[in-house]
Amino acid sequence: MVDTETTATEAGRDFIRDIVQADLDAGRTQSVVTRFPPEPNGFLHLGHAKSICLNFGIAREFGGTCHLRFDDTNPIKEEQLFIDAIQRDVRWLGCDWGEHLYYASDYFEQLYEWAEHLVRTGKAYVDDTPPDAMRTQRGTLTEPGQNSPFRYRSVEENLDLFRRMRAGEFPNGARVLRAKIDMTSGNMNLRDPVLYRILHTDHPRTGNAWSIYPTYDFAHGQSDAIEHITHSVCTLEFEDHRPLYDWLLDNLPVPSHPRQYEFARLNLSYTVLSKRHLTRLVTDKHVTGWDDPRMPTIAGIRRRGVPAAAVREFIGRVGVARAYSTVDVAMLDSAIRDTLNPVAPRRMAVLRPLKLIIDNYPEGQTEALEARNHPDNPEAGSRSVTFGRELYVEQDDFMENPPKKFYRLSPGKEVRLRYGYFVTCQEVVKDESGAVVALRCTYDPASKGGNAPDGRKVQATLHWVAAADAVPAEIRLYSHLFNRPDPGADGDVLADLNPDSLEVLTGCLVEPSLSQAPVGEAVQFERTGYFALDPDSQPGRPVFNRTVGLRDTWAKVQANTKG
RNA sequence: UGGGGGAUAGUUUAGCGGUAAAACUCCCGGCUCUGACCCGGGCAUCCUUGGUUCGAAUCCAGGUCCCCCAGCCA
Repeated sequence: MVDTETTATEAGRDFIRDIVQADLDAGRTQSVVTRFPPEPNGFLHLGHAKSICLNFGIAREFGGTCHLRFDDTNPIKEEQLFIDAIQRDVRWLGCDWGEHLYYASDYFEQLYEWAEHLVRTGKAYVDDTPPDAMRTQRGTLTEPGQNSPFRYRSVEENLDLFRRMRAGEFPNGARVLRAKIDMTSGNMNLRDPVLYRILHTDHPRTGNAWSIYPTYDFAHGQSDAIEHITHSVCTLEFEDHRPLYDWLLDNLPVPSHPRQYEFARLNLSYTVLSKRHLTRLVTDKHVTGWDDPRMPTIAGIRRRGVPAAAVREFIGRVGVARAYSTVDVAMLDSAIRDTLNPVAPRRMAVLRPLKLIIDNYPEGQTEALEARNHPDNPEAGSRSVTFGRELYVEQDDFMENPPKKFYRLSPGKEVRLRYGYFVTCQEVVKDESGAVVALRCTYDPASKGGNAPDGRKVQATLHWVAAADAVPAEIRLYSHLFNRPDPGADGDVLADLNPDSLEVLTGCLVEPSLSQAPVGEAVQFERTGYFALDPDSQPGRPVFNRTVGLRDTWAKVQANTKG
């Protein structure tokens, strides 16, 4: 595991933290309590990471606590599998809820009692109106709704009906419990919202104990109140629910009245951050699972090799505001590189091998060369790499007819083999079809270690592996899951899937030290990118995922000259 | 003439009446045993119109555009 510690980075300032600070200063809040409240109906993604970092971050920065609470009020979509995965992911992000693990279902009995309280005070009623008719009665965005004929039932009848709903006497959908607020309100959420529905479904935690379940609106605020949450932070789409959140707390004998604040959810270019769409990708097998490295899920990016610290760094850079926005995925890549660069060990791996033969190097001879594990950190130490007569370099590092700005190998050109010697390309070996199969070179024995005694320079330094001990590997290259920055903007998200988001390279050769790499921990393949061992690896047959590529100025130069 | 929100560089965010800041991207250049990292430099009529003011991204008034809400989902 990479760095699960919560770094003591400087707390970013935003409007929510300003509110918390002001509440603390004014004495309105004694001790801050926040919560992260996922519904266990899928895996966590980068959007949740923003909420997690915000809620746990605020608690940590202001000396408060943050609860993990599962909003498990809809058993139709929820599973234990997701409850487990969510805890694993939150922990991996470096967040600790301590003893404060809760479930909305812990409060089902209390919520039920409060529902009866509303009935007794004439503020809730049982409605037999079928869903279709209820929708009609609710009116439209511009027209007020009509009162349900069942709105005028007596308290006694409502109580009796509601108890029988709980007892399981009625089928799904037969009746609901509704709050009696205002069918003419401009806010649709106040047009007598449903508080309880009949659901004869087993719940992952309460089994078949209940045949009615509270809605989000009836569960969330009260759960916050029970836990004495001080600042209930959620995303902008719940803004319209705040009046209902407050109405319920004002009309119930709750132990506290938390305040809800909303921020803009995270959107990322070239991907989707909506559980609905991500679930679709998984169930329709457009990806291998929730942890497919192309997925924007926590499990996916972790498998890709992204350290938790990089996610936190990214979330910190993105900030928290109320303006709708879509963050450029390049910002994520940059945060990953910046996190990995100072710590990732350097290794050499050739993704698309091209044989290089050094004619003047003694046949059968090999020698050990010292290679630094990190260019800027001597404490990272060094390792030994084998040099020999036959090596492999990257196909991209050779061009028979190079353009002017091409610094790498070409006929007659001298370059440096990293940690090794200067070599000069003398001859290009081709097969019958004319394809380049090998390079015959000569080396300068005096340049051992990488520098020529006469001080002459080379334009390029190439990474390489020795034929004698290179280990074959599979390397998986990932690019954007979607081929446009705003998937689904034309209606169909799946139509925007990038068919080339996964490229599997099978003939790769990596230096032997890489066969002992720990799973999931990114190393830098010099000049190529950051890579992490995938759990699919077999003994002697490593599989690497590209976490993120290095910035590639040469690729840009090429692209620009072509264009 | 339903309700609720939002508009600052290509992208995110800061700025809270004193003359636009940071990160990312992009472009130019330097350095380099990774064309990486690093180091210079460049890139904004602050949605718009008018008003208040010595002074407005910030205050006021009108307009424009964008987002959310009509689940017995969350």
